[in-house]
Amino acid sequence: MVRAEKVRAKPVLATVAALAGVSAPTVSKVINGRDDVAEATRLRVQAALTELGYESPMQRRARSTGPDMVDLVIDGMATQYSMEILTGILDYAAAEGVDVVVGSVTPAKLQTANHEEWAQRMIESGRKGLILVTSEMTTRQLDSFAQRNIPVVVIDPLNPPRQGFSSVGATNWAGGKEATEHLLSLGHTRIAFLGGPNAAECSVARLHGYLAALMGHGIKQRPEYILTGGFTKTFGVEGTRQLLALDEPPTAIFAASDATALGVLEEARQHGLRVPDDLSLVGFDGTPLTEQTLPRLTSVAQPLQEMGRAALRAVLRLVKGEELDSAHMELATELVIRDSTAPPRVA
Amino acid sequence: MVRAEKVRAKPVLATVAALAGVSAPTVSKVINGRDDVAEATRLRVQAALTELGYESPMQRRARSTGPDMVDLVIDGMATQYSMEILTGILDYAAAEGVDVVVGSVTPAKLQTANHEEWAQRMIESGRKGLILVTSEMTTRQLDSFAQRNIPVVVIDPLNPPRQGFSSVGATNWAGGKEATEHLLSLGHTRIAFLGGPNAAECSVARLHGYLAALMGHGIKQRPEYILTGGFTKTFGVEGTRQLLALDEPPTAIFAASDATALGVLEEARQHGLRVPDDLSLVGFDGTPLTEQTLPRLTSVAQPLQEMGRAALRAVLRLVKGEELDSAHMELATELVIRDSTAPPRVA
DNA sequence: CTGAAAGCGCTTACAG
DNA sequence: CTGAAAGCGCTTACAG
Repeated sequence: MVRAEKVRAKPVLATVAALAGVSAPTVSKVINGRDDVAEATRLRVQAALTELGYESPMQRRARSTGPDMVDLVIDGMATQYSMEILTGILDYAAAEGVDVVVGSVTPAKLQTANHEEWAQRMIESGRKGLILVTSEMTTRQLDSFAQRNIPVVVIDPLNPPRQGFSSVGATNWAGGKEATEHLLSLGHTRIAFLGGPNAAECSVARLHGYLAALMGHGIKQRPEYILTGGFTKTFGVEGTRQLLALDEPPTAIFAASDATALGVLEEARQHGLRVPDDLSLVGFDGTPLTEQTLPRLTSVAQPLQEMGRAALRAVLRLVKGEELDSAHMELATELVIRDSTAPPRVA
Repeated sequence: MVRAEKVRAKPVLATVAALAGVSAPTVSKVINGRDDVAEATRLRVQAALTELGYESPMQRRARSTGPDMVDLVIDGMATQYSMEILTGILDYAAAEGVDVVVGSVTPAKLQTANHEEWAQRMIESGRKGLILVTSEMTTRQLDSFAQRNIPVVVIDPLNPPRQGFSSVGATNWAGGKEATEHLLSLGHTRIAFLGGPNAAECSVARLHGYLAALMGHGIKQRPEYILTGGFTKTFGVEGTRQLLALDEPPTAIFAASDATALGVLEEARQHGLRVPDDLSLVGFDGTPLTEQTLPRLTSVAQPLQEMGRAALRAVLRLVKGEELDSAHMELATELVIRDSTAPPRVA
């Protein structure tokens, strides 16, 4: 005799009520936030709601009909870097018929935001996944999303890959190595590095690529040639000023972002140095900026649009309950040689 | 004796059924797209649904709870112009707790999209307003939104202001006039104009500002100095090539966008002309690009972020059922003098 | 194809 | 504070 294993039916109010040992009206009151419910009862009901994963008809409908929606929190909207990623995400979203909600939480508020509320609000609005760009959440914050089955994918995460979230990045180490090797192959030996924020994993990886290239060529690293500050133009200006004040200034600079390289270019000009004749310069990112400067900027291009697409694809797969081939994906960078690098002047 | 005027109650299935002369189950079938309903009946029911403005409980709930959401369709995401506007919209959206859905329809698809379906989908997802950036819809397309009470605000509309939609722009005529007067005051008389697409109202206004300035100084316009093509760098290159081939080339160029001005700069350099010594140049938009070129670009700044904010503010007011002070708003431009303009060489 | 009847799941009004 | 009872609005199953 076959015992029919009862399929776990979708929970309705009555199911929850039974589990919590109360009546349906009481559950209804808890759900609707009425205050005529004893605290102890409320807690028991809430436990039952969570355990059964109760969804109101509205929520179920929101989840099953209408277009898929994902949230996107993008850091520093105004940069070309962000724009490229955004373009990639929106292109793919349009093709897939997915809607992207941008800016419900600003990056500045990301740290202080109430992630429980945010996740809850996403559920209620039928939003199914979250993409973060160069932002980070604590494990505890991620839990708010994990508990509600909202997948999170981070593009260019600030922290090293960790359990519980997926990420998309570029081959930062290889890119940093390639940039530096290009300068070495031109004959430079005094090569400085202007890095991003210390906390940024991607910048650390670029630095180590730089160090690996130096080491591979038997060139000793000089601490005074390695400065970190941020991916900004301002830091490019300041860093360059500092480097040019050295007794033995570098003949080449590898800037960990194109924006920083722009600052280098400007400050070099202030000092009467011509790029690439007096100073070679390699940027990182490969934003349209590289074509707008004079000279045009040699830069390690990140496949930013592809990274955006890959992140959205990953979120959508996770939403459908599929597994990712790999939780952490690195897309290949490519050194694009333009006009800002040349052999060093013979000293 | 007071006759109670019956307040028009919110329509439920039964109300619609009564009006259509059918039963509630039949209305239910129509709403849910069942095919066991006679065509004539279906039409009668649909008419009743529209007339009463019936909303399902789900729709009502979606409309009344959760954050306000608006759709945003932005043309040419990758340009700095679009970015500035987007930043303004997102800043204000974050402050107001409004969510912005970007990219459910790409601009290319805007013309061919099924606006009925789109509007319906917006209603179903609880989206309440629509902002278009430099795009346009036909009156018939706008009707799809108007019928459903979805307000539409256009930023920098391609067509002149029209009944039925609201718009936010900049003082293009005044800006064009100011740019040209700046060049005139430096002593230029041979001033060319490189305009955007012919269809673009904002470019036409800039052209007429240019013409007004010339006329005000008693200078005759020369047809060969007036070229229109697009707001692109490519057109800046081509237009400049054409202008420099003239027997009497201009000593100054007013480009109707910064991107176009960038092309002018590049092509002038190809011809060995120095800016501003040999050729003065004024751009339009005031994007960050103006600070990145060498020389830095004198440009008529549009308050792009403010325009974004104003557009969202307008949509939200319309959503609340408030009146706008004016359906069409122009925010002030400002000529920012940088390094790309100087008196003409003495010929 | 249509609708009376039954049913579903949530909410409201109110007695205790 | 709780829940039996009534009610609401939509949907389903089925008789004609």
